[in-house]
Amino acid sequence: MDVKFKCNCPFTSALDVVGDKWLLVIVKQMLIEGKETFKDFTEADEAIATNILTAKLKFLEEMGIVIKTQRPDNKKTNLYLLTEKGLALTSVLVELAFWSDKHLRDIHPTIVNGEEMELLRNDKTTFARVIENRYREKLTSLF
Amino acid sequence: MDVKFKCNCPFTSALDVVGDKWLLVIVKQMLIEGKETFKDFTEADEAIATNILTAKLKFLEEMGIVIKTQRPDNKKTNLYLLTEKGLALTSVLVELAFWSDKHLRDIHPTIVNGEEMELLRNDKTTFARVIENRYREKLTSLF
DNA sequence: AATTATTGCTTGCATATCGCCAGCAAAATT
DNA sequence: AATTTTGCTGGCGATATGCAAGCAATAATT
Repeated sequence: MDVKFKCNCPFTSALDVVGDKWLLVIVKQMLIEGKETFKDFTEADEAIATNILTAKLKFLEEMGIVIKTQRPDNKKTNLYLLTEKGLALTSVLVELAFWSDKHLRDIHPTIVNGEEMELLRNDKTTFARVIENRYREKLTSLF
Repeated sequence: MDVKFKCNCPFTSALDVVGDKWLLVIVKQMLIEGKETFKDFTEADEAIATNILTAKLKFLEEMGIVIKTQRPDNKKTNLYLLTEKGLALTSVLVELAFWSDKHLRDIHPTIVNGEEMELLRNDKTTFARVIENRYREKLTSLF
């Protein structure tokens, strides 16, 4: 379960790690929807099979994108949280959403389109910072 | 060979299209390395099996990310070129490279690190614009 | 004009990954 | 003590990937 880098290209090296059907979806669920337990992920809109979820979470942990912890009071429920390395993927996700907004609506008209999307359209950088800060606050309030 | 959107999320909808092992690699080869013919792709550092390449190019064409043309003077060699929709993925790729530069060097020290990376580190937006313009110029000079 | 090389594929088959489903142990709740 | 919840594991079929061979059409070479 480790990475094989195809070459020394910085573009594709990222894809060697994160260019997978599920990894960025999981990161997005953590970052945007606040999902943090195994259960949370299985209940998401984009439902992942549990065996794959296990494998992907383990991989994300190995890569240092996610850390696995527990709540201070609960010995069973594991918490999966983004590290700085994981949080740094925010900009990638924001660019993906920006692209969807602009280029996918013709073939997928029901993509959500609310206030948040308005902010994203107007200022990607601020949008990314807001999301990152919200996650960081959540982290500090957890412990 | 068409897309199934898992939900209405703008983040994951992009991944439904482009969150695949190869698609962004191909786009990057076109954008950064100027690859444009079937042969070009088969000779890349990140070599794709020809059957998969065929399938992926067809998909990118169906998605309107790439157009398939021919050189005015050559009836055999096909040209695969990025559309505006494809060019708009530049920012995503740039963010991926930025992330690699910052977070992947510890596990993959041989990632290229030259002048271009310096520019990328200093100003992502300019870097993206430079790449996009270079590609646009190439397009106009082609026809 | 005939021969050879190149390009852009397709096909067959092996292997790897994905995805559904059932089940299960440990902890937590009732 | 019994039940539920959480976090997983394993089996098995379906889909995707990867390697190799082959092949027709065009282009280049002789």
